[in-house]
Order: sequence, then C-alpha cells, then structure tokens
Amino acid sequence: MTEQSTEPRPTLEAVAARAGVSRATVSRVVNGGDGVREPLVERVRRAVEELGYVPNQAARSLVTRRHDAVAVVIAEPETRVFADPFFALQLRGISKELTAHDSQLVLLLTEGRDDHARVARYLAGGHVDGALVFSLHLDDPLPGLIRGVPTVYGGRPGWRDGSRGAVYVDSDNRGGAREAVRHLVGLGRRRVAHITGALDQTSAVDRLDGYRDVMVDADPGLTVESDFTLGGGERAMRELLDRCPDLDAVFAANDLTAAGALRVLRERGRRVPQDVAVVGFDDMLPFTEQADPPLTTVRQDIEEMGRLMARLLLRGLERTGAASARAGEDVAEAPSSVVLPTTLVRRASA
Amino acid sequence: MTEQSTEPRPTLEAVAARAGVSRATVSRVVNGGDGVREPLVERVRRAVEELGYVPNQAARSLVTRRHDAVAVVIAEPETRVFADPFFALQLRGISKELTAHDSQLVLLLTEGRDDHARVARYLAGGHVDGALVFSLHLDDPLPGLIRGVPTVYGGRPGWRDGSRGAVYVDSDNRGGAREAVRHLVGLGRRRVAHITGALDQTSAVDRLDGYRDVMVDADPGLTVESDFTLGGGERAMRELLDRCPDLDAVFAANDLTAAGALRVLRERGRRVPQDVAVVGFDDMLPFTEQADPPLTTVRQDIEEMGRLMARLLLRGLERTGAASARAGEDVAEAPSSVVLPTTLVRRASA
DNA sequence: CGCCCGCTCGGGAGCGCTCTCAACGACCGG
DNA sequence: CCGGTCGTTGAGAGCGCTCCCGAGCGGGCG
Repeated sequence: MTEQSTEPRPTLEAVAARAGVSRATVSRVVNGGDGVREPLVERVRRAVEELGYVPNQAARSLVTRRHDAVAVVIAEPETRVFADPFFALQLRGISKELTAHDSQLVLLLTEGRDDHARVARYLAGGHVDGALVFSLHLDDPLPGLIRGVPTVYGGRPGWRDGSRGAVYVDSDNRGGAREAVRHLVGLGRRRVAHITGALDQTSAVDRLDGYRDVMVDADPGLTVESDFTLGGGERAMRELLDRCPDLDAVFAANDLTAAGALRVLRERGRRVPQDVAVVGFDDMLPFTEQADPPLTTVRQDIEEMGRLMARLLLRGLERTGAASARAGEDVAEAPSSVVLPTTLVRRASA
Repeated sequence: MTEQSTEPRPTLEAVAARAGVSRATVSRVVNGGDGVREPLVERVRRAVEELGYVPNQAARSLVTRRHDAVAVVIAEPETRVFADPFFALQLRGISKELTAHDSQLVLLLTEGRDDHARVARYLAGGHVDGALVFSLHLDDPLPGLIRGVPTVYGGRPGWRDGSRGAVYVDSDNRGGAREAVRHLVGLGRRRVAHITGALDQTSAVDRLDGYRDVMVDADPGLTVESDFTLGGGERAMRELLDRCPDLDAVFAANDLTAAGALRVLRERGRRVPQDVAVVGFDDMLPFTEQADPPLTTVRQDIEEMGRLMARLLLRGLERTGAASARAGEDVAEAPSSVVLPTTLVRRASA
C-alpha cells in the first residue's frame, strides 16, 4: 500500500510567509481574490503553486460550518436495488451535479433497522450540509428520524399525512401508467391486466392508480399484486392466465416484471403482441431493446432525477446560507417538489 | 425542504459545564472513557445524553488528522459499469466493512479525463484517510496521480512494471477461466472458442490467458476480441460462426457477452448445449439463472471483494497510525494483495 | 511515619482557517 | 489645502476539539 507521506502539508501561514503577505490576504486570494490588488494576487497564486498548498477542509469547516458535502442515503432492505441500474444512474446524476458545485458525495447505505439510528445520528451530527434520501417504503422510519438537515427525497415519500411539505423529485408514475394503458386500449385491447409493483412503495401505488384511471370499470381480477421482480412477474402472469385466460394485454409495473410475464406467456404459447400485448415501465436499457420481442415501455429519465435532486438541495442550501445576499436582490424561492414527465417508448411488444 | 435548525449544537464545553467537570474529562469519556473514574463517567454520559451532544468532526479532524472517511474512486469512462450489478455489490461490501469501523464512504465518480486531476487533488488534499480505487483500464492515468494516500485497488492494476507493490484485491480470473475451459474440454468439446472482454482491462487479459493455458494449441481463429457488452457478444458470436462453423463450445469473458452469444446461437439454429456449450463469467444473478438455458458460469464473490478491499485499507491505516501500539505487541504485517478464488457454477448451458 | 509513585483530573496551548475590525494611504470634492 | 471616504491590507480573536503537562491525592512500602 502506498504509504502516507510524512512531510507536513503547507499551511496558509507558510504561503503567506513565502508571498510576503498576511494570512488574511492569502485566504482572500484562495477564496476568490476579491478586494486584493492584482500584483498581490499574482504573488500569492505563485506561492500557492510552488508550495502545492491545498486548504485544510477541516479547519475551514470548523469556522464556516459548511462542509461542501452532501449525504446520499439509500435505505435498502432488499436486494432489488442492485438488480437494476436505477441507483447507479441516479448516483451518476447526483455526482455530476455535486461535482459542478464542488460538493462531495457521502454515501450512506443502510442494513436493516438498527442502521437507521446510525444514519440519523450521522446526519444530526452536522457532518454534511444536506441529505438526499431514497425513501423506498411507506413504513420507512427514517424520514421521521431526520431532524435539522435540509433534505430532498427521491420518489414521493409515502406519508399518510400528505407528505407535509417534504421536497421530492419523482417521475410522473401515474401519468406514465395512464399513457401506457391508453396505448393498449388504443390498440383495441379490452381485457387489459395489470401486474403491480410492491405496494409499499409509492411508485407502485401511483402506477396502479394510473391503470385504474383508465380502466375504470375493469374486472378486479385483472389486477394482481407483485413485487417488481422477475420471479414475481412470472408468478403473477401465471395467476392472471389461470384466472382470466381471455386477457389480451398486460401492463407490468416495471420492465423486470414484464420480462417475467413475457417468459410465462411464451411458455404458455401466447404470442406477443398478437395474442397478448405487453407494456413495461422504466425503459431499463439495454434490456428493453434486447428483449424478445423488444419491449414497449414507459421511459423515465433516471439520471436527470438524480441531477435534479442535487440541484434542488444545493439551491435550498444557497438560499439558507445566503445571509450575504444583497438587499434588493430577489431571494430565491424555497425549492418545491418536481415531478418529471415520462414518455412511452413503442417497440414490438405492444 | 426541512430547514436547518438554528439553535446551536452543544459543545464539549457545554457538556463539561453541565457535568461539572473539565473539557478534557468529557473528551476522555467521549473517546472511550479510559482513565476516568466510574461515577464521573456516568455523570458525563448523562450530560451528553441530555444535551444530545455529538462531537464536531471538523474540530476533531483538525487536531487528530484523522477523518474516519475513505474515498471510493470509480473511474468510469464507459457506461458498462452501470449495466451490471458489479459496482453496486462491491459498494455494498465496502460500506458494510467501513460502517463496522465507523468510517464514512466518500464516493468519487469521474467523468472523463479532466476529472482525474480533480480526484487527485481531492485525495492529495487530505480529506480522507485512504482510498479504494477501481482502476479499470490499462492506460488509466489515475494511479500515477495518487500520491501520499494509502490506496487499495479493486482488480489488479495493469501497470507494465509489475504493479510495483500496489495492494489490490482481485478474483482469480485466470484460474476461473482455466476451470471453465477445462469443464468444456471435460465435456468432450474440442473446438472451444473464446470471446474476450475489453483487453485494456486486466480481468479480460487474465481470462484470455486462462483460456490459452488450457487450449495450448488452439486455432487462433477461435478467439475473438470483444468488449464485455451484450451487443459485442452478439457481434463476436456471428464472427465466430462465420469463421469456424464447426465450433462446439464458447467460453465468454462475462455473462453479458454469453447472453449475446446465446441469442445469436439460437438465431442461427444451434442448440445449447447440444450443438454448442456455453460458459460465462461473473454469475450475475438473477440473469444467469433465468437465461434460456440457465447459464453455466464462473462465480466470483463481488461483495466479498469489496469488503476485503476495505478491510485491507483499514488494517493498513491502523498500522500506520498505531504509534500507540504497546511495545512487545506484534506490529501488524503490511497488508498485501489478495486474489479470491472463483467457483464454477454448473447449470444447463454447459 | 514519611516518601514516592501512580492514578485522576484540570489548565492551557494550539490545530489551520475565516472574519471582523482597525490602520493606512490614496483620492476626491469643497 | 484639508477632511472625509473608499479600497486595500494586516492583526488578532476564536471556531471545538485533543493532548501534553502538572497539580492533587491516596496508598503502598521501606
């Protein structure tokens, strides 16, 4: 392992001495250089360069109370998270946005219940400026434990009392589901079934609601609860076929579920899309394109969701910290939740 | 967005006042309580509890020069990373181990070349105690830029000069490949082809070497270069079939590539495994189990790799920082690289 | 009985930085 | 020509913590 170099890193003091100015001046230059005359700026810059000076973040945080770091909390009791590229893409979007604002990403993965306390303590400890939280489940205790830390949620939190002012970024799950089902109906399908996702997640609930919006008088037997997994999709599809052999379309809560459905349909000798049309949700590439037949699905821009979450949080932080805002300047609005549109991607399965 | 509470967080001083002791004593209790008599410990603990005191990490780091944080660097010029659960699982292993040692995980994703400098600067800035680096590509400039930060690599770094003492954790790619090919040979296959991974990654090179170890005199035409992707696997399989129509087995550098191969084989009317046996690499679940036919593949324990990387790094840090080690106590060995075994998982495809 | 040692505890310095405030010129208007 | 003002710089305090050192106090041993 590469060893830690023992030579001490240069301090502000050292740079000041070398440049022949005071610590305060060096500090000013390092932090943008406002109010320092050009020749001095130049001299300080050179000294910084020569000494390879890098500010000590700990010392800085100690006085500024800013950390230039944001926690990303992924409460993840199940392994499903890692079965699709959802979080990876989201992280990527978040990372991009944070990097652009010189903020670091502190990743907090939880393992079971006890861990929630740990995460809450960490957040309360003021190590980070804010938090981005993926609250997957309706009964997740975490949101209740987070106090005093600006937070943006990924996906609408499922609180009974109407998500009391929480800021979140979500896809238009309900609208997307509606579009998917309308598409199936537009194809002339009348017996449109729905395989739900795990109904302790708002995304699954919203997609189910979207389905119901269009299929107002649908046979309740055409809806079967599942869990967003491939195996779950298979099981659900078998149950549906047994119960309603005359169904002519399936709207699955996500692509993985749709994949399970496709497999069972083939197994039972139904042709897709001739006998049964299938629509998924997510547009999980390259899987959807490579499926047999290529899957018609509802696309959501996952990376953009991540980017937006970060942007919302950072904007909120700026606002709070903007004591220095000039009078007369518009104070930025408190950020509010955003619901991103979805688009139906038509391929061969419906 | 939940607003930042403005009431100031209690300091050591406040706890000391409440408990009627000095700052130093509170500090001792907070850091383990050695050398403080029981009744005092109790009183301090209660004061901490009542005030909800949480140590200010910035202040602490300022003097201790420890951060209890480790950077995870993912140099990721391609999107392949997010197509399989590789990094997610690795991260999970890392996270588990770090959590157990009260360390935080700072995630650094890079976007293109300029970002390497940013990452290097951050690491040099002494924000973290060490780094875990996934150095995917042979020509990756990052390892050269990392100075003075204890580092453990994920996967053998591909330096020409023999990886000069770098500590890494890797799977036994070569051995795993050998086992896979031997299995095919054991099945009576004589024309065993290999679809390589992206050969600018050591894992791909090592798997190719493993293949060659067994197929010493193989027709060079049976090896075709690819890139670890599904589409790449398809292309490679087509090329192979055109070139060597008589092949009776394929060892693909990973499961995704194998999936592409399976698809093309079906398309061309070859039965798997009767006409052509196929083995993959990774055991990427649930995909391998659900493939048609279920894929025989070489499993590597990705999560364990992550955990091990973190453990190695932390052990190295302890060693360096263990100035307080009692004389006579064995000084821990400098950690050295670990190569994890792989196992062949036999399913239907070979 | 006295001395010395070891265990507890508190005092205080200082980690590297930011930020306020005062000092100092230069410059402008009256 | 002088007072006021603004722009530029430096001095110094202090963020919350750790850790060194020395004071105080028993207790064991000679």
